[in-house]
Amino acid sequence: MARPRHRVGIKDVADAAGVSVTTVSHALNDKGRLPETTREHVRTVAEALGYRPSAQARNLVGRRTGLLGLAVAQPAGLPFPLTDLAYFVQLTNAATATAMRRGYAVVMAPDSGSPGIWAQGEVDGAIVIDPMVDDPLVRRLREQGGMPVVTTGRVIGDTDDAPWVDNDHGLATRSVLDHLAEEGATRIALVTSHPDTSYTIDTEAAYAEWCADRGVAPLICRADQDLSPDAAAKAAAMAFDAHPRADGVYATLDRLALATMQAAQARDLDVPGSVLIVSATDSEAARWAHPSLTVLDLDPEEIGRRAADLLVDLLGDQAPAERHVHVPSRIIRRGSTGAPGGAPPQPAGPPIRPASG
Amino acid sequence: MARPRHRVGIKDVADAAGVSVTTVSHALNDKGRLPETTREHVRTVAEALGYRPSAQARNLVGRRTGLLGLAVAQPAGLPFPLTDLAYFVQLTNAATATAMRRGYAVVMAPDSGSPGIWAQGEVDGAIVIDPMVDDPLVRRLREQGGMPVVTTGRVIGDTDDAPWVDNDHGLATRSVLDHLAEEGATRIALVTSHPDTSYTIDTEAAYAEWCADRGVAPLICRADQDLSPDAAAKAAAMAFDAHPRADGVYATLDRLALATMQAAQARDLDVPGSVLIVSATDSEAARWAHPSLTVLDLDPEEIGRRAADLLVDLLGDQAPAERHVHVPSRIIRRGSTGAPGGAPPQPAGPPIRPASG
DNA sequence: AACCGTAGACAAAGCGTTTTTGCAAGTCAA
DNA sequence: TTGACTTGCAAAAACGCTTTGTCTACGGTT
Repeated sequence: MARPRHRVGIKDVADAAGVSVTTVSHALNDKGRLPETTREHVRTVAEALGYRPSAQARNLVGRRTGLLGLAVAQPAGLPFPLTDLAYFVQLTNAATATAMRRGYAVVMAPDSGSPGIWAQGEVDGAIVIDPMVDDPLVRRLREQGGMPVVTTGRVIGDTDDAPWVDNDHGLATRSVLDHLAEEGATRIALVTSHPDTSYTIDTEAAYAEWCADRGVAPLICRADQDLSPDAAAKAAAMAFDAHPRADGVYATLDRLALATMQAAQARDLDVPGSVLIVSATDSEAARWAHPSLTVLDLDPEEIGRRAADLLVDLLGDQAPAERHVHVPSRIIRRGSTGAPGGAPPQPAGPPIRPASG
Repeated sequence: MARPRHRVGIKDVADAAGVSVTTVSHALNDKGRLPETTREHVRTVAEALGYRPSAQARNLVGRRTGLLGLAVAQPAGLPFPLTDLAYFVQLTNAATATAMRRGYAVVMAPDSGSPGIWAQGEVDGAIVIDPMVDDPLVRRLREQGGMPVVTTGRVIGDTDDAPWVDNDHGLATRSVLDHLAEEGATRIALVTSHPDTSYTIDTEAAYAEWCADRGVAPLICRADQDLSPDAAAKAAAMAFDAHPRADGVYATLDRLALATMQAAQARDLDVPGSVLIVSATDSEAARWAHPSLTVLDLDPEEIGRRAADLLVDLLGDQAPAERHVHVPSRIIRRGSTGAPGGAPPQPAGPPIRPASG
């Protein structure tokens, strides 16, 4: 067992197994024509030696890099767009773990404008989180970089076959609105940001439809682009200053929900007594709010896993089963819609499972 | 300019420049014996062709992977330890950009326990964020992985020459306490978590010393390990239920500061009227709190940059100038210590610059 | 008996770099 | 002049794998 200092390579395995390197390579990769006995023997020896193929060499010959880029679409000029970074980290970690299991490493790649790691051939593919309408980064990667790009959230304006992983925000929205109605809200407002991502667009559409179905007037309050506290406060104010004051609010971002809560409390409206509030995104701030915010759990880990799987499938030989993946979300009931306790240990609602995939 | 489909390689450059690949390699890497004219010529041609060396091939011969691992030390079993993920993302993005500029890619690598990407030779080095006392991950990486590891925050119990990047939390603590005192606080409590990272330890020590210097009794309130809202609330309560009630609180985590604020308000103590509060970490929740929290800006971007630089230096031939880097922090004054406005556009205090490094 | 097809294995040719070695031609001191 | 260095460059050998082509048996067909 006194292996020399250098990493055990394919040659060491070949020697130990009494075969050629070719045979080792074939055995380990299920290629070539070998009897099962030989394959098994090689596998055993390789295992015993703790052999790990060099990704460098493997990729060099395969003309790949083994790297997947991961970027957050940055609405130009805005501060950080993600509502809560737990979402981001969970998604990222899950994607990383999944990719690793399938032989790829994930590199974080801020879109610096300059080529950097996004240049031709630096990464094999990319995952872009929360792309905007006609997202320029996605377009650039696909056209100039010539690489497959999986988005989490759809790119509005893209062709139908563009691969994506997404929650079913239409379904989720209806489910949230039903929840609010069940808890007694009769005039439900939507507080949202500028509709420049698929999920805000889906949500607005589903909200409008839900209202139409019930013959009630929709009340959509949009915050300005910058999503500053001021802008959020202004949007929230609309809901309470409207002619028939809202007694339920669905906010598409935790910041907006928090602003709504502040606006309500500034008007001496009790939450959840007089106004129910739900946020479409969870966050630390949402949990610490007073009362804590009922939110949608978007299951970022599953999104990350599926996105990585989809991308790796796309890079492989055989096409993936489905280019579009819907990840179920669920409601987490907290104080802002009357759940007991300040910040209870997250009693989750039933999963909101889309009909298709 | 009608380059064929395949990436332009070193050979293409050599042909175009009328020299050998050796010369191209030497010219581009400042090696070998070449007159400046030749170097310049080769550089020009390479530039014109848009030549980018294959990291694969380069690393293959150099026995490197060109990858740096980045992990967050996870106190076993706890949920996500980072207070606000903006901190994490800023640090990560800065480290990634810096590493990229110096020829490395950064891969996020959750510590899954299994070897995974942390195995021998998968990454060239690692950055570990917020290591604990005697951090096992750091130890494992150094001993088994045999790779250089730079930590952000020190590993208590490590040898003196272990490389790290850190804020000077002693200095920062004194500065915060001075600020609280200036604003009128006379009995300042420290609300902190279990001292298992260098920054909590440094902060406690500096706090104790500051109190001793002034002949006042220290009041340290430690939350239980799990940092649940309950545990945080209990720790915060100590400050206000103590015999001489605190009129100033320095909390080492935004969660603790928020809990402290809730505890104060539950006791009808006005913030900042009767109690001043400062948090050692900034976060979205801190900005949205009511009043907004005065915090320490730890400059995570600079930390990320310096950590990446230090690690790459360590991997290079020449030793880095300094193995220990102190990054200046500064106080961001907000409502909880009497700054005007609910959530003003972050008027920053003067930088707290350590004497050394 | 000559022929063919095929299963099982291997040698060798890359993949795109860096690095080592070698070899002319030029420069300088003796 | 002549050897001893130096200078400017190139040929070739790695790096650790995958892939292609080839070679040997061997059983079954004509």
